[in-house]
Amino acid sequence: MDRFRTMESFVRVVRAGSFTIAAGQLGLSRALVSRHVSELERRLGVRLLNRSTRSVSLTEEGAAYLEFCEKVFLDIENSERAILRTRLEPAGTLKLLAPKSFGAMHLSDAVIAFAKAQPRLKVSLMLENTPYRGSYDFAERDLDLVLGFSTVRGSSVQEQEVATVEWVVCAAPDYLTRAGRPQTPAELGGHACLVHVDVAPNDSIWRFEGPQGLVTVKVRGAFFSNAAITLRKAAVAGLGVTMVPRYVVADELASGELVAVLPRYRAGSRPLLAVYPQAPVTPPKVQTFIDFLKDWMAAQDFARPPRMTAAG
Amino acid sequence: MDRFRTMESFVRVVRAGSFTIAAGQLGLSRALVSRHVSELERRLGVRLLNRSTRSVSLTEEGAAYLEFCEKVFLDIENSERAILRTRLEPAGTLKLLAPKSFGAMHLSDAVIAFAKAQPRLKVSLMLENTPYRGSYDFAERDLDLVLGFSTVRGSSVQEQEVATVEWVVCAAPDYLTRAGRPQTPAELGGHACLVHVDVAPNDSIWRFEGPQGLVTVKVRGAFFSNAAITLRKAAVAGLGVTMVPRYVVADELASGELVAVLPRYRAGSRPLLAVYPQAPVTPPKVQTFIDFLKDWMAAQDFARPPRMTAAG
DNA sequence: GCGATTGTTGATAATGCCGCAACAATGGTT
DNA sequence: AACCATTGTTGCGGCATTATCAACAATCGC
Repeated sequence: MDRFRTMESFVRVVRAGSFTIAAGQLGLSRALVSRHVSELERRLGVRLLNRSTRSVSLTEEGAAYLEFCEKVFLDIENSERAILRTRLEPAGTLKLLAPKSFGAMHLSDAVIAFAKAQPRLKVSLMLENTPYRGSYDFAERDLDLVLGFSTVRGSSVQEQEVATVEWVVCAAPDYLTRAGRPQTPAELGGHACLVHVDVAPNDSIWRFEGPQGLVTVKVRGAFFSNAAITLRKAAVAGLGVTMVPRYVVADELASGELVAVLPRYRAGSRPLLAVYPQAPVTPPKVQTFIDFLKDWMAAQDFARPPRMTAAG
Repeated sequence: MDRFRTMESFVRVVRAGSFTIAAGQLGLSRALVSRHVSELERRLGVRLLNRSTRSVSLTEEGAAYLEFCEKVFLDIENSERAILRTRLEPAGTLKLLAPKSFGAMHLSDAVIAFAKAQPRLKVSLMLENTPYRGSYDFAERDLDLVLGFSTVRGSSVQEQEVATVEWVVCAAPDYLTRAGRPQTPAELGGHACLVHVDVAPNDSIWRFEGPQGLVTVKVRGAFFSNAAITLRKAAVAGLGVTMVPRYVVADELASGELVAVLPRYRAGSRPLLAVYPQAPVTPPKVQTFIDFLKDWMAAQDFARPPRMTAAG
């Protein structure tokens, strides 16, 4: 028998001073209220109420138990209210995981701004090179949200596109002076290209969206890496033309160490994904951060708003 | 759904780190444990656990709720243990009600001795002339035990005979000198008798247990009262022969103000009753006092052990 | 990759709860 | 003193929720 309900009935009987009135207030039959109190007394092995046909009063043990019941109800009230509040507004700690390079270069600024905007929310930003392995990260590493560019196998997680991160084709002025400045994607075929690959070296297709629509070119790789920073160094050293996320070379483009080419063509882009555990309701701290990050990314020059996503 | 059980399941899952193990420990099916946690999450509107097929971990809200659950369980543990203890040993306050004359004269000594023997038990002894009206006394006046000589109508109370209180026939020496000293009950017919009545004056039958067995005599009342103390005063004043509880005239018999007559006959006696609310188990503080009082009464010269009673 | 294990979800069977109504008790009233 | 109204309790039937089994989706180790 549900002990919370029996306790509720007991408290109500004491307050009302009558089984009948208590039953009316609880919307139950007298019979059930009587059974509830009896059950409680049976469990405790002690008579809680002295009953007569005219009045009901507490025994000494009943008074002690009443106090206990009210304490429990108060605790429940407080605790559940506290938890319910987290359902409506961000609370607690937001634990993030992101790729090291992207996180270090720009995401950290966004996170810091977010932490400033939400002073009551604690934020943890972990940066790793291989941020996301599987959905068990959330359970084992106690994470709320993983940011990254790779989509996931499993489906017990939800993902939202936060922004479309622009890529840019660029090279060192020195190199361009030597090898010439390509004017169309097709001309890249004759250049030394520094290729970003996910896993292993292979020939790569570079995609462009230009005035005449989508253009693809098969580039000849001169240097391969899965680390954009390495490609940047190689480009700065004059090894060739590279296509990397714009955020990776933002500083170099500003300082002139690198120069963007093919400005009329939009280079390939990849969606920045926010991945979080599947749940009936997304915790507000997570959704709030995603919304914040979307806005923040929209203000950056290396990103565009995400394409239409499934999740609103 | 029983919230205690869902909380129990939740706590067990967290401790075990697995639904399967928790279900095994609880003796339930995995399915049910899963439903319990789901129900809890539905009620709170928050995800409490991050689950993957390999591990289960708490969310931030889950950690808070776990703490709450453990607090509640600890409270229950303590509170129920405290109450269970009162089921085994006397505790709290024993609230007594007794007839004024009997209580003032002798019962108070017994109660004081009891309070001394049970230093952890508080005792309240209320003395009234009409001690017991009905079972509702227990509810309305918050009593544990009523002592008295009158049996009760209702049956929602239990009663035990504590002792058989001896009555004694006595008179003032002065009176006996004047009117003669009766040698047999029959001779009382010619005496002025001071008759104890319950309600209204009426002729009275006095019963004796003598060498030849039960003897009854219809006495001629010269003075009636329902208060034994009044009869005592009348007897001391020499108005006649009275039959009252021996405890009422114990001092006068000792001092010689009154003299017992018919010493070879045992005068009528009345059982001293202990009345207390009907309950599956008699509270130990009540039973302990009754037992104590039985022993104490057995040592008094005005009482005999009770006749065999229904209640052991 | 396959396979074993884990958590979740449908459908069925059963336990237990709930309300109605009769009952016992009791206190007020005439 | 006897009736009556009201209260708390209890037996029984209907029914809802619960618990289990089985199948499923998912995921990590080998």
